[in-house]
Amino acid sequence: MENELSKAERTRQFILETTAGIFNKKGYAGTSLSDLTEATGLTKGSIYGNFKNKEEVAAAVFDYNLDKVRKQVQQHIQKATSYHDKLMVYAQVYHTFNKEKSFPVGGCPILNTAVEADDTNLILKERAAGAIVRWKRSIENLINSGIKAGEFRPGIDTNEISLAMIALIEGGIMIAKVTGHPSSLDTVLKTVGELVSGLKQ
Amino acid sequence: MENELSKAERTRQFILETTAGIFNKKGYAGTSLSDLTEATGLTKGSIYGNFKNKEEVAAAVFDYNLDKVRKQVQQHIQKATSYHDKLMVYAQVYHTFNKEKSFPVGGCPILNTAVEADDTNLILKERAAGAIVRWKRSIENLINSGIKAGEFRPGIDTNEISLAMIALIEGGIMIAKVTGHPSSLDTVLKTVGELVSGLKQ
DNA sequence: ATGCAAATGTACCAACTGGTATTTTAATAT
DNA sequence: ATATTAAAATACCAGTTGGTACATTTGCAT
Repeated sequence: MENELSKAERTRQFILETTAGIFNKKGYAGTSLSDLTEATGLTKGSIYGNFKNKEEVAAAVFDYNLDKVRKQVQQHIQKATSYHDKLMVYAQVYHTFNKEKSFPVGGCPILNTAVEADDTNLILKERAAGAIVRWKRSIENLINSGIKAGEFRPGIDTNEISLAMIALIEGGIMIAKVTGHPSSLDTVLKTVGELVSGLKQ
Repeated sequence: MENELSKAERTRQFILETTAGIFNKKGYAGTSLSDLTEATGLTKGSIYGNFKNKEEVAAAVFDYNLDKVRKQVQQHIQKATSYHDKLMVYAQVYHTFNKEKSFPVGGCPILNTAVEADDTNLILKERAAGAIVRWKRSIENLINSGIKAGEFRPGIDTNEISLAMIALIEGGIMIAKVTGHPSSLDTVLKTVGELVSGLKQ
């Protein structure tokens, strides 16, 4: 075996890529094994050879989708030079969330998974909760770094700002998707931008 | 027959009351007919005698849950005298959203239905979308009335403010539920309050 | 009290659900 | 080239799904 991916690893990846949009659109309960076999062209035997059960596929798909948006966001943040511009990324990247192919089909996986799983599936719920906690922490770190660098005024309620940013983005995505008005997300992101601007000295 | 509810009407109402929390927690796809028969103690024959199919029960349950929060909010808004205080209701009523029995079990039905149905069920999707559009309009009306009354400064972007308020509330509910931290919603609602305070002359 | 209609229960349906034991096929190290 | 192992397909399972036709019971106006 070379240092390439094993056959199993490639199949596992193929299953995730192929079913990522299905789970994110139809949800865990709404996605059946036959959805997975139809989409992949594989059989149940193959899928259950690579995953313990449907729940494990869903969990791995969540990680896959989350990584997709995380990488996208992180890439833009790294390019930005000031902390202001880094935080402003959150008011910009989601603009194109329905156009870009780099964003998961079906919208934000955190939102979708959190809302479906919060009362029904502990494993998926905790994955979504973890994603939010880490997201919040990374925003707070940016704000705190910006304060130390003298970019932002001191005395900022980082807890409040970070939660507001996340709530606005997720709520905005929900509104835009269900009403079919992408511009509503743009408008909400404007508020996010103003929140970030308000941090300046 | 007196002017009371007919037997069918009472059964219909009983089904809605009894299954409202189930649909709101488990979602449309996650709720089975046997969930409904078990919870109500009725049989499929009885349920299908009052509703065309599972989708119609879910749609009626959505209306039922939505009406529950709408009445609650509207009641507080009517009590408030100034437009500022009326808008401030949105920063207050949801505080108790997980404690009060007057709020639907399972969280905000708009959020739950919007996120599940946006890619899967047109009927439920449009119901959730309609709820958001009407909610937004009622916030805009309050702001415009406040401007005319001289309470708020002119030149307010009512579109932006109303969308931001809704996004904050829904996003805040999602965060609080999935992380298990009700205080996160309180914090987000603080931002809603600041948004409303910023409207003053 | 009784007859009729409305409401509910019973019994059934085919299709599908998630999951597994076993066989067949494909990859790969030698 | 071949033996061995890994991966995928097949065939099956019992339980459940949403839905319906029909029988039974209930409410109710007379």
